[in-house]
Amino acid sequence: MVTDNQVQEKLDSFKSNCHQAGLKVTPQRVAIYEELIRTDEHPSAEMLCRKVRKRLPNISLDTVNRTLLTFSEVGVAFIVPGSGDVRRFDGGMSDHQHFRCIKCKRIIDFHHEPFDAIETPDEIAKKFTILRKTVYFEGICNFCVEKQENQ
Amino acid sequence: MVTDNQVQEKLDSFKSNCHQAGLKVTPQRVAIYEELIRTDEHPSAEMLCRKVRKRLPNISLDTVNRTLLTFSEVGVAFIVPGSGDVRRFDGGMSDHQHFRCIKCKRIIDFHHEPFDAIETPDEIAKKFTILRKTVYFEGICNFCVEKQENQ
DNA sequence: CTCTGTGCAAACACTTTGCAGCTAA
DNA sequence: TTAGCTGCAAAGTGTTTGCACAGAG
Repeated sequence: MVTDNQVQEKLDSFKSNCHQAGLKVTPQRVAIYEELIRTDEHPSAEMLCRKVRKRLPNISLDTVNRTLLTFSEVGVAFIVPGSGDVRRFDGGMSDHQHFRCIKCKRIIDFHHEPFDAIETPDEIAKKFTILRKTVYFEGICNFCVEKQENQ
Repeated sequence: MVTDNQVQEKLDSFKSNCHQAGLKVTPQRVAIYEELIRTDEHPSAEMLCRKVRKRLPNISLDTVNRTLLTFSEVGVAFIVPGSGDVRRFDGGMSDHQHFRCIKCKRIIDFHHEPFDAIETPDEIAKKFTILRKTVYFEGICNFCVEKQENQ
């Protein structure tokens, strides 16, 4: 779970990130960011929009969409590597990895400590500024395996 | 590069995979599969459709789309983990990892041997049948960093 | 012969764009 | 004050669905 302290801390660094990137700190952006880091599902723009509307009832889906895209461009939030469905975002609050079932398409989070600290190969570090490293597994989940066997 | 021998081999196992999964081996499916494993870009359905049409001029984009989705459901092909743009596929011919630039959105392949053999944590192996393991990096590419500095 | 696969066209859903008014700095 | 942001509506784009015919098993 995310504590209020953590949120406050993140929010502060978010604001300075915005300044650095030349982005204005608007109530919408703050609200979107806060909702994003308070949840640990990986919400789509629409899911997040619903949450944010509790605070800012008039915010439009487009704003949420655009804002999230902007966030991901300056490295404030991330797009969850997915498989071409709706885009899902995450605020990078917790290290974890994703498993995707190719049958039911569910994304299941898991956490395997060693994967948190994958080192960046030198050849890569030389060429790119790495902001995020993820491990992504794919396969068939327990539930779908059973379904298969029952056929 | 992929040799004809490799293709032939893959094609054979493809056919038996199809039988196992109860899929018919149609000329379209064979053509789509072959084009998929012969390329090392990660084609979208449309890109692949263009290639396949050189052989089967009347194939429809829908068929390519549906076929690729079917392939990915039986583990014959894979959807490249991406960020919510067009879906891209790959035939799993070569081990490699992806780097995505959050600015220009280019996907850049790289290959770092140790990442090919990431071990599956026990807790995961117990619950899921893993078909594929990928490492995914995100950040800013050399080109975009320069652009930023010039501003 | 049967049942799955294919092609076509229409329906969808999510995204993106353009613009006028608004607001943080 | 003014550059950047927001909200709305319309346009795009890729994806999905339904159906009749064709073809693999």
